[in-house]
Amino acid sequence: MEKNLIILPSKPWHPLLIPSHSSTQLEWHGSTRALANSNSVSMTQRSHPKLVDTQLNQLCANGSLSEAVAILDSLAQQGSKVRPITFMNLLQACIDKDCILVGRELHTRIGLVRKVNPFVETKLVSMYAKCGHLDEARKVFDEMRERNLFTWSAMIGACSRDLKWEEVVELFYDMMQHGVLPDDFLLPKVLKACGKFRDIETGRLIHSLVIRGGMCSSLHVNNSILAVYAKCGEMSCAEKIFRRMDERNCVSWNVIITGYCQRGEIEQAQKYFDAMQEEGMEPGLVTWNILIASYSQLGHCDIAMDLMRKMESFGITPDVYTWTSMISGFTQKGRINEAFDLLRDMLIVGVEPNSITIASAASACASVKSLSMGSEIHSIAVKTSMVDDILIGNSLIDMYAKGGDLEAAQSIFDVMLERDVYSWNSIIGGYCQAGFCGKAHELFMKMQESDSPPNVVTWNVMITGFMQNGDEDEALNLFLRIEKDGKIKPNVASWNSLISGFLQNRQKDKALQIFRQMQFSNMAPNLVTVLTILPACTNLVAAKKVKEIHCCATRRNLVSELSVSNTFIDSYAKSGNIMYSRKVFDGLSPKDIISWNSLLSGYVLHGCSESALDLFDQMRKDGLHPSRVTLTSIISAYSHAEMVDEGKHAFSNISEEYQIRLDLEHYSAMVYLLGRSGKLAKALEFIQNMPVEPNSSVWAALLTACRIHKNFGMAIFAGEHMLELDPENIITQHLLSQAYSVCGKSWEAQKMTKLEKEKFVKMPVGQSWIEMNNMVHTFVVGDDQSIPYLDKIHSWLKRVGENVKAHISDNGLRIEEEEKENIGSVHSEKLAFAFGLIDFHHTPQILRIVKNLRMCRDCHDTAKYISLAYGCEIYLSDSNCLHHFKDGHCSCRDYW
DNA sequence: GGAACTACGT
Repeated sequence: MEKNLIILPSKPWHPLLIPSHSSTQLEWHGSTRALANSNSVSMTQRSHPKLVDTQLNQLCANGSLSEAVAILDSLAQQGSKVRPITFMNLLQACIDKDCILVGRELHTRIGLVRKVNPFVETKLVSMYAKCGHLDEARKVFDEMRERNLFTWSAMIGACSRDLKWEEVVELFYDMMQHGVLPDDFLLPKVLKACGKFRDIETGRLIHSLVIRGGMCSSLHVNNSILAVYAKCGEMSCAEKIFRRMDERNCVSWNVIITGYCQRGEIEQAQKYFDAMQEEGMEPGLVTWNILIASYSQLGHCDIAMDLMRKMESFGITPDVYTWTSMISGFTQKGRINEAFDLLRDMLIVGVEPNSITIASAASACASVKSLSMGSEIHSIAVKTSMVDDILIGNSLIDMYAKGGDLEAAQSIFDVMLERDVYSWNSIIGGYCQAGFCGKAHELFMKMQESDSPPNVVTWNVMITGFMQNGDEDEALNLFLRIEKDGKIKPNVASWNSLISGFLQNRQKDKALQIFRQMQFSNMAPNLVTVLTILPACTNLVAAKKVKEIHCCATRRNLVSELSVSNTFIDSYAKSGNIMYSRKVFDGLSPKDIISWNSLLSGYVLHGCSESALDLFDQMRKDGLHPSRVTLTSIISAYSHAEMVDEGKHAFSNISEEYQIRLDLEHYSAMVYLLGRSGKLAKALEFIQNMPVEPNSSVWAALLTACRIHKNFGMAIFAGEHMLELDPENIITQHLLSQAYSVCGKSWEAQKMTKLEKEKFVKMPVGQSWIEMNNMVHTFVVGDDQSIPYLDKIHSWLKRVGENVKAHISDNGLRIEEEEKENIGSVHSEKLAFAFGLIDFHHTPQILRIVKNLRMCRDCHDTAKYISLAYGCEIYLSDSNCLHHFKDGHCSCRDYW
């Protein structure tokens, strides 16, 4: 049947079409399957080979590739030879039409040729690579007998396109060993791989070969060499080469600028950007994009935005890179609305977003949990037919999961054409976050059977999920299973997720235990570890732990990070080592406003008002602008120093001089200032004239003042306001009930007490913790059984108590947080004092105690007495204040 | 055969 349709030349007329010798060079006995499908194909008798080629080319252009193959087959059947150029054209057509099936058919036929033209084989390699079958390309390449520079270039180019950087470099060495020298087209590809793979050694080698003249050098090659040094962070080498280049173009400058941007040295980058213009080299689109992306990434969105406008005034239109960089910069800064506006503007001016743009925008919506903006992005992705992109799919899953719409997240996950580890982790993370650990675990099990098995992030997500669900055992269990099941190692984030999980579940000791185990198993803590664990140690009984962690952080060079050092300033202060805070502060260069504020509030906490005010002076001399926090501390410092006028002045300066909006912290600091100096009426008047509604800490400041200055009537007034704002607060109820009693309002007092009983809430029992010999001992009021040396303690306290009485001048009526002591119920801090001082043959220099309630006057007097009589400093932080007792005085100056 | 510099996610 076929024979009738295809008119075969009866006698080959051209020597190239006939097997010139009896050994038919290009004859094959290949399949005629393609022929069977080629009913429409006709071929003119006695066609000239060029005409055959023209006909084949036409078929290729129309996409009728199988028909073209059929013609080849018919030629072969009559024993005709196919010219290499014909094969090459057909292969190129397969590349153009992305037609791997026909490509394979051609491969079969080429394989039948006895001595294949190396150019045809090279084209075959390209065909497989460009149709996305790198492995088949490599197979052809490996089996080739003769490989020239073109062949190597095709293979290396294929690996480069497929981002197989390691293979690129390996092939390059292989090529050199085969005695083939690269040209100036191949070298940039190899150098690019060196840059991506941070292979500075190969980069240097090529550099030296180029200098010695063994290889071609061109502007492209020189730029590529420059780029390797820049990417590997060797900026001094890069600069040297740059200066010596006899010819530079815009890319040369771009490379240098990129190098500095990657190191975060934006000032240097900017310098080069300016310098290139001075030398008459106009920055190109890419140059602008590099600089804009860098500013944007470093959080300087506004500078980036200015640059974008400036670039337009230079006549360069922002492209998708520019817009995407800006959008992602604003997103990372949390300026989501601006990111969204940018996306809209971009669409308006007609720049097509790509998958990265859409993914950035989706992650912006995820970060603010905005489903409405998110679904807008979703519809853009649908309209631009990008929903099937895996990156977009993943970011949409994340967006819906974070926004709480797990159904939408799940349905995207379900219809995805392909899934990677991000897809799984996003959906699992979504279920964990929402508290559906069971569902997450189910997916986690399925994932292990999938093409993308869990990675360490998956495990960490699961651990965090169980921790948030309060299932610490399961979280710990998962952690222990990582290595066994996953064939992967727990990383620092795995450890961090355990630590932060225990802390979230208020298990400080377990968190610290994990931290210790972490160091024991040689896992280096990172910045996150330190910043997570430190708040667990910011109390007086953990003072040693702060030092321990500081040592550890110093060894790991984490303290070079300003946020870490600033946290140590704060932690040292809160754990009672203000001198260490100062040391850390003095060692910092540069410091930021948080460094100053941390030390300032440390001084205030310790009642070191003079030091605080000195520091404030220094700060102003250094030209620093105080922040909201600074001024709160400063007013507190003035009130501690009883410098009321200065405090008032600072307060009025907040909005006038410093242009800072007053907030409730400032107002309560002012009430504290006025109240402390006994100006109760002024304090009340101040509250009543506040332009904003006072909150409970404003009233608490007044209540404290009333307690100390014994204005019980006003105490009732303040207490009632506090109770209005927080009706369940048991401590307020307790204080108020006492104030009623003192004022003779026994009916109200009884009502208060009745309320307490009805709600079945009790005042917390007084508790104190003291650290002795690396152990923390707990003392609870009324729990005498657990107290060591009870008799000794009681007799010691009795003796001390008598001495204290002799020193007390004022024992009138008071309102106190804790119930009055009676026989058999001694306040917990006194037990701690006694324990600290009788258990040793020598008196310890410092006692460090933490207490859950506010100290009473009597215990405060006792501590003052002990500090004088025993020459022992006592640091005690109660629920409200850090007291430092020394030589018979307290840092709070008896106002707390 | 065909090159150098730019944006993204758990």
